[in-house]
Amino acid sequence: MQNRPGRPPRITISDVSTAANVSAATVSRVLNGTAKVDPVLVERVHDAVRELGYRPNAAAQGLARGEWGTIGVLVPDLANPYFPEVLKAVSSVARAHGRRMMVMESDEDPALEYELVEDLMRCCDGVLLCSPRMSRAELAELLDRKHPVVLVNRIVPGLRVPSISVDFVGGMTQVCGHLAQLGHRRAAYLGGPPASWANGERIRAFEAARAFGLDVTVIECGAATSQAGYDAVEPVLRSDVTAILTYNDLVALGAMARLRELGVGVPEELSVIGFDDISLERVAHANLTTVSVPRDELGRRAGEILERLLVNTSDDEPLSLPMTLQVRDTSGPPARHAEEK
Amino acid sequence: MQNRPGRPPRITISDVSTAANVSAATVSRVLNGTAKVDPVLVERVHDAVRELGYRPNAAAQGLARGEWGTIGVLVPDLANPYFPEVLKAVSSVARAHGRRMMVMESDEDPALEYELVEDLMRCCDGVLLCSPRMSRAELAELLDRKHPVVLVNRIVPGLRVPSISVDFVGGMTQVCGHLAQLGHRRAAYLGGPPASWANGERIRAFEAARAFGLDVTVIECGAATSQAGYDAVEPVLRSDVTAILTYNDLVALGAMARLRELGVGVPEELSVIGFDDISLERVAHANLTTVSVPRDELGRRAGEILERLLVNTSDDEPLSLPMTLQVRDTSGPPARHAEEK
DNA sequence: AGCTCGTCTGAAAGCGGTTTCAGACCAGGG
DNA sequence: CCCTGGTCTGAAACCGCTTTCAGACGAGCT
Repeated sequence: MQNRPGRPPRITISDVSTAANVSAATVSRVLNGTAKVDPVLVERVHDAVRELGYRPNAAAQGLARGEWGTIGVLVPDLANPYFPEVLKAVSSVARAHGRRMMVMESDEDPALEYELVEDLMRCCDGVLLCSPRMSRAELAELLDRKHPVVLVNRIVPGLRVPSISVDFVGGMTQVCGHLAQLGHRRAAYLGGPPASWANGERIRAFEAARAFGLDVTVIECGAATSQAGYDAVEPVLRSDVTAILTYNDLVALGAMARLRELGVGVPEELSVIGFDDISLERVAHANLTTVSVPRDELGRRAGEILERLLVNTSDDEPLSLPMTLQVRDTSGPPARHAEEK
Repeated sequence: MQNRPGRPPRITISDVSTAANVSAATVSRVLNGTAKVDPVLVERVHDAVRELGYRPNAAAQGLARGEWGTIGVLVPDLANPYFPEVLKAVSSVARAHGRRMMVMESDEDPALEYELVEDLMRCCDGVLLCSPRMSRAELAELLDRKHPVVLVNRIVPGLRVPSISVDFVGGMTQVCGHLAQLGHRRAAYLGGPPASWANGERIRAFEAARAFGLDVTVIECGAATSQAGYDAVEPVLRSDVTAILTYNDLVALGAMARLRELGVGVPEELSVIGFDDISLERVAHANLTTVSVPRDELGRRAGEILERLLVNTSDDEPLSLPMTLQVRDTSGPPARHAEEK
């Protein structure tokens, strides 16, 4: 940490203590308010700090305190609007507790996640894993390190970990119910990342959907992007489905774009239903029927759970947030010709 | 850093050195490859590391090395899709250079920015300021600390700082040219955050636009959100403009949503033009005419400039990236009745 | 054989803070 | 007046790692 040329000269606590003519211990006490100090000295310290422009070195503090004052967040994809909104809430909670936020992105690569988390654990007091794609075994291994971790949007049966997620099954069940009620009998589901737990949860809902007479065919389209939706939609048209469900709004929007190009009317000929309710769309032309996730609450609660974990080692029960069906313009009764079949 | 109950027992380098029966110095040398070590010892060290599950403490490394291995990024608003895309690129570049990324968000509050940056400087090797809203004076003060900083999307005349930005003036000039060519004579501009440099740049383009016969009225609508666009659009209709320019695509989409509600045809009755080209929209129903920003390149280049700044103290020249006009479905010739006036 | 030189290793000194610990000082009580 | 007890301060240990420095050792040369 030597003074490199062109770098700011490092002002240390001992510079301050010299200038204020007190010990470093006293400076520390004044700055942290950890003990009572003679007002005269307090004044001198503050003056010196101001004059020298002293800022405590975060690494040194972290080392001495045994706390980094930082939490880490892993997300699969920053380009997916879902995550920045969660990050926003997390960041705000973290800041309220005087912590910084480190962000890492795996770019949907499960293989990368492990080392990223490992790295986060080396420099953060606690880690938030958002929708981790990694295998159960890897996850178990990481959680076993006893480093504070909160799992977001992934539930691992058998592992007792503080976690919070969204009731995807419930959300998708509402979607299915909505379609069934409109009279749909056959639908296709454009899936998301195969490694995604959230994807599996959505699919689970389809079993129950049979009960109310809706048969959903799962179509893997690989990614959670609009491009994937765009590409996947055409083959679906050749089947006899009357509605398309999707992994998320992005996929749905991609599908809609392609349908428009193909001249397929939505919802007259085909209903399209999104998932997540990305706020952008509410106000855009694509007035998508979808189910909404309380992303802000999700991030906020996740941050709070982690914080609680960091101060006392209280073990929160896994939480699940409900989703809300938003019926808008892209869902309607099945097309005539389909009904006639 | 004592072993708190329920926390992972801290494995330190000296645990490893004991287990491997070598000195801590040797362990460090093996792990960092900073010096040649007897293969036998190397083997013993690796075994011990694996067995104990040792991970070097990042704070201690940072302190000893005088480098945190971290870069900081400040953004005004994570919910604005613009920034996560930049972050994505930055994060990737950072990682390629073995650094982590700390993210802070000011939530569009200029007053908060100063302390956030100060905090970033205490724990990051370098800082990326994305579209900082703070005053020139504050900015100058921070830059004066000689801490490596790269300015993104803000140019401060007179301050010599490595910076990269987008040629907003050029982009908006293209927009104006496009409209003028279509025959428009009067337009309204729905502005963004007043403190935003980028907003000022866009407005600068309107002076030149007079030259080709387009008169643009600036309307402050406060924020860069779709809601702001939604709210601002109605009064505009009472004026005689034939086109609406916007601070960004979000504002444009908000305006479009309101126009649709009001039954105003786009582009038949009114042209609407966005800014930024948020990729989501390309594929959504709102096929917005806009100008695109190379966000990925912006983030990547910014990260690289910072990295260069961190290794040698080379002073890059301020860079400016060009924008590209994307003519799509929301711009057209002015409405008949407007022409007749 | 004796010396020099080069290579590899370990001890120890930082890095910049926090916290313990013991001493100085002052007030109050016996 | 001396002793006790409580407060406030500074010296020093410590956090976990890197890096310098000096010493040990073996090889090569005279």
